[in-house]
Amino acid sequence: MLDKAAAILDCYRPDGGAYRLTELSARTALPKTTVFRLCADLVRLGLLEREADTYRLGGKLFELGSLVPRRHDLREAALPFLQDLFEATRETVHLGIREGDEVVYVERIHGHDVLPLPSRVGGRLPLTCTGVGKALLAFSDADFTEQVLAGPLARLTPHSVTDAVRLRTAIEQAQVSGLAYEEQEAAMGVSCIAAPVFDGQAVVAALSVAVPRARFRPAQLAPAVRTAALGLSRLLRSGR
Amino acid sequence: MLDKAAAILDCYRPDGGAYRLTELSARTALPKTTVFRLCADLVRLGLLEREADTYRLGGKLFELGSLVPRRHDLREAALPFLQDLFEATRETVHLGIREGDEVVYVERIHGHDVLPLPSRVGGRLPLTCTGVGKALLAFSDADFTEQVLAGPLARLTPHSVTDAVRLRTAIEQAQVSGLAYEEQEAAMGVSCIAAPVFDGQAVVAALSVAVPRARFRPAQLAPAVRTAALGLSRLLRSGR
DNA sequence: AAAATATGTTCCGTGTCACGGAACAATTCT
DNA sequence: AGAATTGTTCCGTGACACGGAACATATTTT
Repeated sequence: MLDKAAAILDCYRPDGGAYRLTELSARTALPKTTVFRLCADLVRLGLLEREADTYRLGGKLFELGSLVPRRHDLREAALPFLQDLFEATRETVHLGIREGDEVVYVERIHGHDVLPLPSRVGGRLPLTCTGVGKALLAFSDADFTEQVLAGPLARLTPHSVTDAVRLRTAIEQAQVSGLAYEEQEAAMGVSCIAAPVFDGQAVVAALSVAVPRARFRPAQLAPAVRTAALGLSRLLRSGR
Repeated sequence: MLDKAAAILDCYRPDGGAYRLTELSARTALPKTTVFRLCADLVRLGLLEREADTYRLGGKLFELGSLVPRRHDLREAALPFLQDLFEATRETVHLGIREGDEVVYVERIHGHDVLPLPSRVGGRLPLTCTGVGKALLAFSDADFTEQVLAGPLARLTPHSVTDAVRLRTAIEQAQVSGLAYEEQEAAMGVSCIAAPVFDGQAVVAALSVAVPRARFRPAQLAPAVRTAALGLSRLLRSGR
């Protein structure tokens, strides 16, 4: 029964849609009656909200979601550095962590011009075709990195690197320079530079700046990204 | 059974703690066996995470939480204006909406110096002793406002206004000026100035700047707050 | 060292309550 | 008017959630 309830919640996608009863029934492959009863319960618990025959995700989920430990602590610690980075570059700034073989974006801040990126706070993307992902990958366990390189490589755009050899080279460069690059691999027309964040032991996150390809100046962005990542790493290592 | 699962999730508080099985059993007043089974299910669904006999909130909740419609849309639209406001003031900036008779904070950005505020993203506070809350209250239905004024007024600090007459005066001033003030009513030593955000129909949110009392200069903050709120209101009214 | 207390975990018989088909009500399409 | 689709109520059946009792393991007390 929990499974069924979770299946209902899992129907919802980033487009922020509100589904009708029949729609949920179809998507979950559950009988209409069952969905009806479960939705009523979920609404009662605040996990769903109802408005005239449509169900949306409920405010309680937002509240619970903002309590999730690793995410919340990290965001709180990182925010000032992300602000610095944004102020220095005035471009879209990301903070992400690794979860399985994907990136989960914990924060994303931007100004008035919004890039058409697939990244979203709370969203997941392949490690291999995002700046943040590559930075995480380059500084993870060697075993894990090899495992990812061995598997099939995802593709978000025609420029996504799906050749393991080329990707390995890129990762080695990142390991040497401490910076990971990504050019139109996640979204056409957007390039990205990223740096890993450490807590003293291992890499715990990475942050990046995404820039329209036309005005991508790595030489100017690199110091800012590096500075932010080092600053955050130092904070995580010492204080708290 | 959903109720019991929800009760488990509801145990978790902002302090980001991880609870043990026995602790959860005590907090929920459910038999240990039941909690054990439910937690196993919740872990399987990603709603909880387990690490050596302790359970934390799971990453899935973060992902679901960031999909909740009103919150997510509003945050996305507001972020650039919050950035502007932060850059102009370099103080802690809030964005909140009304939910029942409380504020829910949707976003909070700050620099390296963190104020000891009770506000948290995803957290709830009384409408009556926060800047954002007062701004929301001042521009809500008159009926609702009266209803809140009639009820008992919450108190977060010794300075929280618990006298309905004084609060009504403050609200009327906010209605005239379009700005709401709060001085040490949410946290000692912190003052706050807030402005409502409209979507063309009604008030949908409010944003505020919180400042250590020592350097609180309303005359300089007011234009920045007002500008940000108006800019966001204009965007919500027209575009999307 | 033994006993006591605490932890998480497995087992399993009982009974509840989730289940979903069928029928109903209220719209909306044709 | 009829057909189709919506959300909703009803209710008999049976699966499975329930939780007490017993167990395993670690930690503390005597």
